[in-house]
Amino acid sequence: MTRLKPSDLIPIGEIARRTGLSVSAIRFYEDKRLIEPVRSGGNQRRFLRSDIRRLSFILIAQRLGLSLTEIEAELAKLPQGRTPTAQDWQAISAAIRARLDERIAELTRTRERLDGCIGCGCLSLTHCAIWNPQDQLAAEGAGARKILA
Amino acid sequence: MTRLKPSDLIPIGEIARRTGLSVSAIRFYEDKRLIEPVRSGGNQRRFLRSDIRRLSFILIAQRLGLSLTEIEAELAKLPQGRTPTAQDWQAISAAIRARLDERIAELTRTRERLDGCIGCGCLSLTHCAIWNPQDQLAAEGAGARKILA
DNA sequence: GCTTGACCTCAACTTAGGTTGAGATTGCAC
DNA sequence: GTGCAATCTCAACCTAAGTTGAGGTCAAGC
Repeated sequence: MTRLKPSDLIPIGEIARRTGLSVSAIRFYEDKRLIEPVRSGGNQRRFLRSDIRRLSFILIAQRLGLSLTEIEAELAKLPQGRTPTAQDWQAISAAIRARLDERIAELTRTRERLDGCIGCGCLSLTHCAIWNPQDQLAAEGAGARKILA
Repeated sequence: MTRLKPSDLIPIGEIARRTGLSVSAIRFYEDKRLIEPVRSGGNQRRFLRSDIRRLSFILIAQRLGLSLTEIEAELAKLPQGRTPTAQDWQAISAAIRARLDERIAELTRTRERLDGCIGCGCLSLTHCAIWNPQDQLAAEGAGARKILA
């Protein structure tokens, strides 16, 4: 067991400075169980340097379009829920790439339909090519609708 | 002036059936000033057939990725805030196409960066090609972050 | 004239990803 | 041992795009 030197225990403010995240966002991620800092005697959060890497992963994955829930799922796939290494990152990024491909294809199909539609001006839900593609979105419960965007 | 026959005044339930929208969504759109139905003697909403066209426009534009606020802006550009005609639709859809192009380009750039990055596994915010593109999102006020998605 | 279904308003709730503020503690320097 | 910045918790608020429910009214058929 490597013994932790106090100097390896980083307070939240410094983590915020080093990741560019706000303190409140970091606390929010802990709430969502994306990170689990240890606590000082006085109940203050103390982070390891590997937590910076973990937060970086969150930021990058978010940037690629994953929700925090999806990110949690990716992180949970790792044995012992450990912080992703270069190897893990390869597997995860391949999965992410597939999702990205899908989105691009979706948008491209929409653009093609729009091109076929410019000038028709029908605006009829029974005839419009944009409105009528097979891939209708299913409604799912309350709250904001998911839009093709 | 064309005189309105009572049979031209459509109650909200029928509008809902004919557009596929829920009654509550239609009322919500009125709240947001996207449609302005007239009222019956007993204060019930009465719609014109042209409102179906207007609602269709909203649905289609939403599908193309516009927010309700953006849709309101597009509708407001039309003289007298009228319901879009085939001609109007050409102008609007050209504008929408530009936005769509932009989004596709953005996602494609992200994919390229990801391809360059698979295998590097750096996960460092100071070096990562995905994290560091010029087109950083600016934070804008409270609430949900806008994600590149 | 009564019942029933469609309609009305208004307020509260939903998800996602956080921010903001109040009031109380901690921890480090002097 | 004191002062001040950083930290803590918890609750409330924000946007988007609606939904849900309570309590009340309208309109049409019998």
